[in-house]
Amino acid sequence: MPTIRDVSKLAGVSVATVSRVLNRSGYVHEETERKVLKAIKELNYTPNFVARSLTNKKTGTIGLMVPDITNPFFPELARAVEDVMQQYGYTTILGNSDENPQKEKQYIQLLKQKYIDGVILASTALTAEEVHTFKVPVVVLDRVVLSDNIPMVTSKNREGAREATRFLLKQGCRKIAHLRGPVQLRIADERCHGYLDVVEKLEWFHPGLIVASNYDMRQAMQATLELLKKHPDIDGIFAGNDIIAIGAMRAVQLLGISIPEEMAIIGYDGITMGEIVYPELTTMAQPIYEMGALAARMLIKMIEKQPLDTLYYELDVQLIERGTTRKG
Amino acid sequence: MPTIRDVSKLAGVSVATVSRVLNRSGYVHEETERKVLKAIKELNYTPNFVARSLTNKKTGTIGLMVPDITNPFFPELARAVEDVMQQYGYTTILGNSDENPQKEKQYIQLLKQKYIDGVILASTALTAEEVHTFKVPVVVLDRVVLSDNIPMVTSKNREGAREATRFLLKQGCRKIAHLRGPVQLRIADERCHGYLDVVEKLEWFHPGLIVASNYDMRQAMQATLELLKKHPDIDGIFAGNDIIAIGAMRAVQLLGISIPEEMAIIGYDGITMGEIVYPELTTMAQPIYEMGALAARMLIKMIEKQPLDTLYYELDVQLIERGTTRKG
DNA sequence: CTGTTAGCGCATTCAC
DNA sequence: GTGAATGCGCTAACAG
Repeated sequence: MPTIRDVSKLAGVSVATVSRVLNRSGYVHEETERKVLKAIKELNYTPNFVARSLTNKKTGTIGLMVPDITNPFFPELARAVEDVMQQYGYTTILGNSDENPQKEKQYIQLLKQKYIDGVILASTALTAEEVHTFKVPVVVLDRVVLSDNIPMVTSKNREGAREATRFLLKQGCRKIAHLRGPVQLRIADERCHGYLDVVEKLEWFHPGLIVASNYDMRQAMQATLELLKKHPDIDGIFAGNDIIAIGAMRAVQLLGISIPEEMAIIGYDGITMGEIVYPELTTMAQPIYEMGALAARMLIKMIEKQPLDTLYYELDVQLIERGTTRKG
Repeated sequence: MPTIRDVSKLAGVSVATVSRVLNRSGYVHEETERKVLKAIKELNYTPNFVARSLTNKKTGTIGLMVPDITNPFFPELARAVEDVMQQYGYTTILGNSDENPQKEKQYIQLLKQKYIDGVILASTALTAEEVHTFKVPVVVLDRVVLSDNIPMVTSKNREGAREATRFLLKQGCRKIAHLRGPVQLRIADERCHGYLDVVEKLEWFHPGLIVASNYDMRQAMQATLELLKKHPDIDGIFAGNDIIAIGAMRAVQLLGISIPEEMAIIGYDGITMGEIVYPELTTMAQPIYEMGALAARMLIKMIEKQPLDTLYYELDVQLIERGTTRKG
């Protein structure tokens, strides 16, 4: 691999000049520039980013932490982040945290040693203090602890949950359960609150209609089975996300209950899998790609010290009516 | 961030000594080591990988190129690669190529400038020469051009395809179509050959029973619709992968044909989505995670100049009988 | 406009 | 055993 020095020799100029044309910094005579460019092409020179990073303190690399890329919500998110990053000349390192704060912190420590320029956290619940100790630009995505001064993009979880629940009501459901996500997750809480906002004061409501499950199909299926055993008269389920909803569908079908005639189900997220199941899943769709892209753009702005319009984006969700609910 | 120099001062030794204890290279008095370690802890020092990389010419970072992380086959692969890499202290950069050789080459060029240690290509069809010009350790995964001297891991595509087709035959299918993957893809060719091996000489066979589709559900659905219009007597479909199989299922169900009674369908890959559809998809499963993990381990060996047992791994596939085929 | 020089943080000879 | 000095490849003053 040729170095800047090789180029400077071949072009008969100093390394500084070569550096100048490389970075378009400072003036350089047109003729000189041509010589340099020629030498560069001749040697097939390409600058060494590592050396550059050592002075710059910037690597053009960011980290993306997800709980598990295998969870269908995250590939689309990752895709969005990577697309934007690539577009701006950044490169993105992928990390799976398994919702393990310890693992996550270690990972970020490692990334810092590598002079990462910033991190997008789409993962577990680190506290605001912990995030601040990173001393690296961070954008927090979706499922993370709230804090006033950490940039974040999320969607209108509570509002969306209300809308989803109301929709079930409008469909004629007379007893709606909520299969919520893991207890310590903020977004799961918010969605649960949204559900409560709508049903809390209805006569049939009672706390036993709320059951927590991990974002795991099998587990959701189990939870649903137990729930329906206790409350056979449930005729509507608002699931904390699409995976849970699909698990619930499975359980319901297993029991020979017909969807949507005897049981309406609505999910949350809008992942592709919802279009794969039969009937297709009605869901409150988050703009997953946009959320990822937005987070990426925010991070880039922070890295490049541009001002942020807002620290906190809360995107709209959208009801997608499909087969698991009756026609309105 | 403290530097090695800060540590050396605090410990009252030279940077060389600190470097020695850091890398366990060369002798250093026990007492001295203690002092250094103490200083390191006191300052909370952690070595700067960028600086280290500049001398080492190693970054502890590898690239993983996939066509599209959004395609359900790749998250599991990516997960495997990342798991192993993390385990060995490497960090992995994710890139989506969109099957675009141009984009892929540019990406790899970029990664080289960043002193990437190696690359896992789970992507498009670069030629062996192109891969060689990278001058970086490369392991090629699954869907790539064959070459004698490029390490590769794949599965027994042809054999698996044969087995799948035979299975359909054994089920009593009397006219089996093959919805193959894109024409330029080697794995699609291999699977197609496997199919041909079994049916070519049967009286009912005829080339019109082979139709190509992208690995895209909608497109596969369209293709299936057209295919069945021309050949309504098809009663078995061997799909080039699970996505195609699911698309085919959709088409078949749309036509009111019952699965598996009137039409048996078998996919290939063993992605999770196959368990989500109804009926659940019978498929020839590849050991996706193992393939990724194996590729990762191979790459690490190459990077660390350890000898490779074999350049070419061809893993076994496994028939998973589920609902889209009749009970044997 | 262009060249010289001094780091960036660390590993590595080569002396002592 | 340990330290001083050199270089990895590049950028950024600072002089001309």
